[in-house]
Amino acid sequence: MDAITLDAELTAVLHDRGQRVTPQRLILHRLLRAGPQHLTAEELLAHSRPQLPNVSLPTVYATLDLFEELGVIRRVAGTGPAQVYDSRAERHHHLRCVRCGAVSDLDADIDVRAAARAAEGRGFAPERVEVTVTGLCRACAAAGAASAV
Amino acid sequence: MDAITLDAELTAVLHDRGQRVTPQRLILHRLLRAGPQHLTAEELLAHSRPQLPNVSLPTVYATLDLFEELGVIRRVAGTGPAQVYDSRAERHHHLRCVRCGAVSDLDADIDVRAAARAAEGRGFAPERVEVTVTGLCRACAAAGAASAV
DNA sequence: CTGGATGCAAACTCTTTGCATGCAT
DNA sequence: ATGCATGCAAAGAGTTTGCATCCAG
Repeated sequence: MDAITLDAELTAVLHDRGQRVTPQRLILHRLLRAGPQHLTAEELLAHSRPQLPNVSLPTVYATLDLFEELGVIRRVAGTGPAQVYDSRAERHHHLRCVRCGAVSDLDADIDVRAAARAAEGRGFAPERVEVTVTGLCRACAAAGAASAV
Repeated sequence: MDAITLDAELTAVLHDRGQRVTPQRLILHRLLRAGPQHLTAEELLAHSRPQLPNVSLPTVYATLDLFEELGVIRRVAGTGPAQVYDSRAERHHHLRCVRCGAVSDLDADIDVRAAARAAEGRGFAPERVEVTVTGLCRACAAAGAASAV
C-alpha cells in the first residue's frame, strides 16, 4: 500500500476495509496533514473545533487509533503524561527537550542496521528502529544558562 | 559522581544533599538493584510489599523521582499508559515488543555520533541518545505466526 | 434499511497534591 | 527539636468504555 496523503486515498482505503468515510475522519486527516507534526489528542481536538464544533475526544482517539493502524501517523515514544502523535509516519528520528517536553524531527542519516542486526540476534523481529536524542532545545538551553546562576 | 550501587553510596549522596536516609529509600534502592530491570511504579510497590508492608504509591513515585534525579534509574520512553523505569542508568538501548509491550535491553555498539552531531547542528544540546527497536519479541513472533493464519 | 461511527457521560488507570503524623538528623 | 519524608485520601489528567442516536453505504 502506498502512502495516504489525499482525501481520495483515505477514502479508497476505508472502502477497501469496509469502513466508512465520515467528515470527522476526512477533516482530522486533513488537519494532520496540514497542522503541526507533533500533537496530542487534546491539541488535535482544539485544532478541529472550527471545522467540527461537536467533535468529541473519544472520536479523536478512535480516529488516531485508526490512522495509526493505517500507517498514516505514529505514536511518539516519550516519558510525559500525554501521548504525542506524529503526523509523519515515514521513518525519521526525534529530538525531545527534557525541560519543556517539545518534540521535533531529526532528519539525519543514521546507520541503524547494527541495532536491527543485534535485535535479530536475540530472536526479535524488528519493525522499526527509532533514535531519540534527549537534551535541551535551543530555547531552554538559553533560558537554563540564564537561570542557572 | 560515581555510580550509586551500594547502600553506603546512596547514604553518602543523600547526606551530601541534606536529605534523609529512610528505610523506604534503602529498600527500594536494593529492590531496584536486585529485581527486574524494567518495571512500573505499581510493580515496584508489589515487590516491596514483603519488606515494606505499609509503603504507599506516592512514596514509590517520590522515590523513583529522586532516584532518577540522582541518576540511579531512568525512565524508558514508551507509548503505553504506565511509565516504565529502568534500574540500569548507564547508556544502553531497548527493544520494545509492539504486541505485549515487554521492554528488554539491547546492548549493542551503535554509532550514535551522527545523531548527536545533527542535533547540535540544530541548536540542540544533546544529553543522551537512545535507540529503540520496536517489533515482535520472540514469544509474540511465534504466537503471531500461529494466530495470523 | 443496516450496521459502523459519533457524541455524551461515566468509568478507569496512572500520577500528583494536601495535610497530619512520624522519624532521621 | 527541627523539618523532611511518609501514608492516607482525594484530586487531577489522560484515556477508554457503554450506550443511544445518527448517518454513510
